[in-house]
Amino acid sequence: MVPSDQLPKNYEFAEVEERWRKTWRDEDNYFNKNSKKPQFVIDTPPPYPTGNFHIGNALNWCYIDFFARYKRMKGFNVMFPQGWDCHGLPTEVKVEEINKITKNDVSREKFREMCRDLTIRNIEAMRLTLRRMAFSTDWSNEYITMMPNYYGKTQLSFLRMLKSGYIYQSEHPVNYCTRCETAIAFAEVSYEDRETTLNYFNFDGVEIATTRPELLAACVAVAVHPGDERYHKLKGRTMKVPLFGHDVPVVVDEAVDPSFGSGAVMICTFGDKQDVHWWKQHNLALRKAIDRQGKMTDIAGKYKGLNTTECRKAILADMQEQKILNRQEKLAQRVGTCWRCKTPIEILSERQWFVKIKPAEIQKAAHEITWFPEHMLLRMENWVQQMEWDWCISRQRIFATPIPVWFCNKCGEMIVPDEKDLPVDPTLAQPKHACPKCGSTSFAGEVDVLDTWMDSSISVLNVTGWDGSGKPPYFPAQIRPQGHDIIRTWAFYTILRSVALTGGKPWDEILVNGMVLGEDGFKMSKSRGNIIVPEDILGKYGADALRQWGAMGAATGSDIMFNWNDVVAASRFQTKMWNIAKFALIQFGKDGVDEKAPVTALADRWLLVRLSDTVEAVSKAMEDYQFDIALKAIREFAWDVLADNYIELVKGRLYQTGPSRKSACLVLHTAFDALCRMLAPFTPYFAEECFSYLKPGQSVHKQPWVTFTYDDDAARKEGNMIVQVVAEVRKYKHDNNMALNAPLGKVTIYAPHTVDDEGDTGRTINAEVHWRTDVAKLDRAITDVEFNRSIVGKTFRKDAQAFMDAVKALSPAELEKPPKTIKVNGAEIAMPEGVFTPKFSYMEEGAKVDVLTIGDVIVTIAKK
RNA sequence: GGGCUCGUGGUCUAGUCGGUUAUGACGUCGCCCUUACACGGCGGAGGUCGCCGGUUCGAAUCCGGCCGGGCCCA
Repeated sequence: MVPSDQLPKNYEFAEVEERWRKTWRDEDNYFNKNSKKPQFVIDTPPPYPTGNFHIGNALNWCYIDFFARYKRMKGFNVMFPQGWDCHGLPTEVKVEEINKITKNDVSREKFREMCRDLTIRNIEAMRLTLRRMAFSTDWSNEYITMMPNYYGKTQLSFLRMLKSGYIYQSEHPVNYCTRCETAIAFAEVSYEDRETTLNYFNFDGVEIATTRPELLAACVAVAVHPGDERYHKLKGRTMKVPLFGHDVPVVVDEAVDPSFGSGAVMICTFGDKQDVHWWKQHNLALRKAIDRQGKMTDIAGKYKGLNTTECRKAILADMQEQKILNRQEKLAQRVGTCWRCKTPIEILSERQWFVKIKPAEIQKAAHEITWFPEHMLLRMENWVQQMEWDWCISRQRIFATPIPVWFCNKCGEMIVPDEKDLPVDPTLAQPKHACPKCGSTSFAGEVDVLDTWMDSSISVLNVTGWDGSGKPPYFPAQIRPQGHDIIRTWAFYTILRSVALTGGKPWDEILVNGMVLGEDGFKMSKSRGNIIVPEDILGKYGADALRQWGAMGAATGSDIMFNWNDVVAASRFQTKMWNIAKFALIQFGKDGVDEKAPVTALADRWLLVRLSDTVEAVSKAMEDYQFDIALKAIREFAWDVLADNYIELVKGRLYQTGPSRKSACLVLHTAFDALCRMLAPFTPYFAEECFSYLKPGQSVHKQPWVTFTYDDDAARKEGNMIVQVVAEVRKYKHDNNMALNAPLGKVTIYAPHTVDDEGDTGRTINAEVHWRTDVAKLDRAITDVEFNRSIVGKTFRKDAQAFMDAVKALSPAELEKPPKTIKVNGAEIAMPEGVFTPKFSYMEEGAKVDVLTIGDVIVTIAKK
């Protein structure tokens, strides 16, 4: 115990947080590989190292740290690793920007080095924020996906899946960004509303409407709806493509919308995803009119070399000239664009690498995982059900994990490296053996690299110790925390890869957090100017306040609007708690705490009951990841129950001496200790600071979670009663324009049975209080009846109203002593216990007394 | 266009497998500087729980429709 005069008057978060940050040691958070405790391994999201740890990340990490700290206190061997998902286009773009180069100006290796340097600098900046936020990261299990020991595992996983047939290469339509010159996955396509022109033109005698005339050279069929009378005569015919002159078949398909345009559609390879469907379904020819740079190819004839926009203009002009362009109308459409550079994507047929998607096994694993909140599983189910294409994993970029294969220059055979030689960059290294098929020693390394999701989708395998041999030692992880925006990407790919590589689900549980919206309710974005950065909040109110906002801002899983008010309220709660701490420590400082003191006073037993309830509620909420409910229960107990009710009740007793003072001190001590522990996961700095005064030299973060239980129904009931009596008397004083501490004279409390409050009530309301169990000698009249509607409804159902009317019709004597039965709608029905309480009003007689009624308790006040 | 989700006093929010007077915070109004705290205490005002219909003795809660916001996707 620390003398109370050493406690600063105010809680200075900045000083306290910095001091503890410097005191705490990383080793305390390390996962212990030799521990006998049950493991709790967290598959932490590896953020993209932009250099800024944003507030959405902060929310996600708050949740992680809440349960990581809680689980440690509950006796788990916790691994809270930190990863960094480095590869990707944004860094390539940034490096080009910073150095004013394009990636083709330097060698691939030099460019990668520049990307790595930038990434390392960004990671260092983000680590600082993580530390300020007091996240209990296990830095011994940090991983960086661009480092050889990690991307070697990515390559190993590639080879394993290649061997087991999950990975194949094939010519296939893929989404392609002609600016970035790379294939991209569906998850990387964003959509924008644009206005385009719908062009009606004469196609060999039939009017066709198209938004993409530049694809005319790639036209491979004309499609009509089977039920469309207008085009019956076309069935089985071939038609001549205008301007280009090649013949294409007419196909009939239900998917054609007869009401759109002219009802006849030209199918091109490929204008959109629907074209791909039709192309597959009707076994159509492939005509590539656009190349990887977005330029027209040979088959475009005189339009060769133009880009798509130029080509469109030229073709429309030629149509005009040949008088086959009938008319044009404006059309609003949503166009798929590259999520990074916003260039409209093309669907090109290219040789690419694919991962096979097996919906059934993914569904099965997804269902073996417990989802918080439950409904997030639906998003995964819907996504898996509608998967149509396999996952294209090859990218034509530089800063990424190389695809570890070569091709024999002589016979084309694919050569893979030995697993022990990983990692490898096939553009720099050569195979160690000659071609097994033709004996050649001349090879070409694959220049395509892997989709970044190939790195991050093995984060769980990495942290659970996967080395390619069987099931990893700590697999599956216990939990995956992540946002709902990446259920269809990161969660999906991780499940897929875990099943493919280990046969099992990656995690026992997944906890999905919502998005953080700006104060205006919209997603934070630069253009809206509603971005709040964590550093702002840390500087103004500190990490603990920000963490409380994360817990209380919204129910787990819901989107959460950032709100300065909540941060301010959090910081005020700390101030209040600090004052509670000061008060408690002053009391303990007077003559210590006797841990063996008997706890007998009513208020003391009442507080222990309320504490027990709180511990139970908070523990339950923590188990269910309901942080808002947990922290709310803690705040309510500390502020409302402990400070405003309990301390007010026992203050007078604490200022005296004697055994009942010891009892109050012990109870205060028990409550304060429990509060420190329950707050530890939420406000680690604050809880540590308080606990350091309570138990110098000990860390709250090494204490076990609170298990305190206390059962005393009488104390709960009677304690609630005296709290209510005090509240009613305060209201009475207020209504009579008296100060709350003004002396009140003689107060008599008529209770149904004896209550011994050891004088707490009298000292609290500053009155001479007499407890009595006899009936108050007052004239009284029943003026109203109060029903317990949950009993009325359940018992009488349809007859509820009739019953209540019948009761109201009873005589005053009957209301006071209810009859055993009552006639409702002609039937005699037993009167349920406690179904109503009469409301009395009192007449004064002789002595001047005011009367308060609180349930079955009557309080009379004789003012001085 | 589809899936999911949300709509509760001025603002944000709890409650949503039906049940007494709808939770809390901020703001607002009144009183009180009572030896932990005025970043406090006590009390008050303020809500047709998005709209319409249905089920029920009883609906913020269940069902249907509509309107509006958000996220993800086509």
